[in-house]
Amino acid sequence: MAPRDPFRTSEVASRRSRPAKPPLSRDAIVEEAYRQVIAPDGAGMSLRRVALALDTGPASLYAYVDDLTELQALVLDRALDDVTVGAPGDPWRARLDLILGSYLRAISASPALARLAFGAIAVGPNALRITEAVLEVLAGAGVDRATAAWAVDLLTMFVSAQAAEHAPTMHAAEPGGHAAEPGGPVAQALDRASAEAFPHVYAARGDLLSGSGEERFAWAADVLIRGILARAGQAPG
Amino acid sequence: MAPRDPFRTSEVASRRSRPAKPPLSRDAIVEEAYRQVIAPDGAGMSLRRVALALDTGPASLYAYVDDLTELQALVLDRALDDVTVGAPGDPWRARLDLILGSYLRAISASPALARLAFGAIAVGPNALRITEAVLEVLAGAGVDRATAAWAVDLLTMFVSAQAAEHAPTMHAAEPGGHAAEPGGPVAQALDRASAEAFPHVYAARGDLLSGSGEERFAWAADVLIRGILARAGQAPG
DNA sequence: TATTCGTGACGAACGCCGTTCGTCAAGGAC
DNA sequence: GTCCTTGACGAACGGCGTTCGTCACGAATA
Repeated sequence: MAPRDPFRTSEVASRRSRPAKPPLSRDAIVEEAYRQVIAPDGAGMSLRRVALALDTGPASLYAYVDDLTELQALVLDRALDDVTVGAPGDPWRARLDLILGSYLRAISASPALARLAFGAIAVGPNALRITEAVLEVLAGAGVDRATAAWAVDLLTMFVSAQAAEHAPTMHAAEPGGHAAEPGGPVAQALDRASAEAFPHVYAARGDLLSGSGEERFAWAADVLIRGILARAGQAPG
Repeated sequence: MAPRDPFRTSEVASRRSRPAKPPLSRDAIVEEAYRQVIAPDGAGMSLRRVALALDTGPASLYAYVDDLTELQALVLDRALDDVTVGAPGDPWRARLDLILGSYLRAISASPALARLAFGAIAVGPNALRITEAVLEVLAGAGVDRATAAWAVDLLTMFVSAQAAEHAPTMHAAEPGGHAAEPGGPVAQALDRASAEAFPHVYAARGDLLSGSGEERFAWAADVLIRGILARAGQAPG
């Protein structure tokens, strides 16, 4: 910053052009970081830009947050505010679909958030709330406790992986959107599979790319749930 | 670099202390990057360090590789060299376990590789080889083609997610190893769940952390396969 | 043979990033 | 009124991916 002219007394009276900047606080930091991570420009969040938006320097954040990792965990739990867990009376399968669907929607709000959700481990209060609900649902479906416990892990991993998988790793918002679209790199790779060398791939090349994201998510969730029910009763491990 | 003394003629005769540095090439770049990504120091790979190891500057790599992303894709396929796909005569379930297991082992060679494998989309020749084998196995198990096509995606996503999930996002190799161990942040979070507010979590707190990585992987793979078989015959979507 | 030209190599720089250190001023304690 | 704690923060460090402009070298041309 350029040295301030000591004679410009007006600058001394009010050092900030912005009115009444809120004092730094953990909540303000998390809120701004969350704002950035879901911003449609796809830039994601960064400590420096959070500090800049809060009208301070990067070093100041370290009074409220240990680490980038901790901030990410806080932001993730903030994002999980939007997850709906239904009510105990709901039919179990519909309730599970509701939970998983709203979970997917919450962390798919932006590619940056999806990547963050996969990388961070969800241990905040919202994660607890969701885990409780899923355990309750599975118990209602007749799944034994040990199987249900492992199933929660599998289901949440599945949802965050699904969200992160299709999130481009770059800042480049490609015209086509996903990478699995016709003309994309996957389609190109499939074209390289000759009928002689890779007969099964060749035969299935249409199916490998078919379906929308929602269809495939619903299909995969159904596969998981059927598998879990099939294992219910047999203690895992 | 400091300006070279024009009188030290010996330096002119041989500019490099290292003998016969191999000429830059795509293969040499990929090989060095792979070496870095599986290095036990956990530093992962970077364009700059690859260039440094090859005794050149970062800019020189761009003659052989478009992008960091492209290099990552090449490294990933290089890593998949080690995946075993078995033979058509093998019993289908054992063969599938073999493929998934060796896939998991290949990309779990280091946390950095695991993260890379999840982020990059596998479209190289090895990915094709693996896809072909899995499709073959599922066909042998009586799964229809459309279901099998979607199942391949689900299975590979599951394996790379499993590998990446437990790979710390940091360069910090924590003493305890995984984050889900007793005393880790997950265990701490579970301790915060009171029996009144979160009865199911409280009751299942032991099961949520039980089992080794291998046990849970085997269990989850079994869940997936059962689910896929349950959907076989019903066209997906 | 002498000259031109295309091209691969690469030093230097740009603009990001997370993190640390040392300073400094404001406010409470005495 | 003075001391001391502590939050704020400017500056810097080392690392990252990527780009640009230059330059030397070998092949093609005259």
